[in-house]
Amino acid sequence: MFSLLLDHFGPQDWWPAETAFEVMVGAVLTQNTNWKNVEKAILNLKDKGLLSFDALCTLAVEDLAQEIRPAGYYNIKAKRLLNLIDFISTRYDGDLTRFLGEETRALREGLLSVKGVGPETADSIVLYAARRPVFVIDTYTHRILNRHGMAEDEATYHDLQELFADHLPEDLALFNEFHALIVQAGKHYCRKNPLCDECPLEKWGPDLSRT
DNA sequence: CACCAGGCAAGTA
DNA sequence: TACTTGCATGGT
Repeated sequence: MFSLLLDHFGPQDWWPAETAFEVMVGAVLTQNTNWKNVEKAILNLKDKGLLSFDALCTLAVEDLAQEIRPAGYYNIKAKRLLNLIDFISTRYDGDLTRFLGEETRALREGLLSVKGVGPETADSIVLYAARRPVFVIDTYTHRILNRHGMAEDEATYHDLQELFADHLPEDLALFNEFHALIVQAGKHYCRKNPLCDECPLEKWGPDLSRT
């Protein structure tokens, strides 16, 4: 599946951000939201010089909310971003580098302890900001695997993550590119209509549901 | 007009 | 434990 997707779409060059901090912010802002809208929010922060740990530290939640409006759910996302900032401030004295340098397990658990950071957001930060080989699962991943008979409707986040961990080498570059390709491919899979001809792996690949 | 987007938490029974 | 609902803008 990886080869088929890579051959068709080419390298995705993820995560689209200049710094690890920007990855963290983007990971929260993109929750259930189109990336295009997140870009507008990120640009607002950049234009006003607010896209840094220290700047967000001293910013009121209402002010942050206004800047990130285009990303949707702006009130709750402003809180979530500040929850993350508070966590790093209190547990790591505001040292983002030290936080991201934590052992992978501790880093992930720490992120998950922050209110507003669930498994996908945590793993996105672990993979794309801290550059550790964990596989990020999202709704597209579930839908595509399910569509090809490789996962049940009821499969949990952990189930799906385990599936990739059990069948792929633990390789940072592979996990990085594969998840990005799944997101790209997933955009062609409609919610209804199983096996429509818009599904990339249906069209270009062998019938993976029989393998 | 309806539907969707790179989720998560809180409420209800 | 198992569903359901709120959060909200912008694109198709």
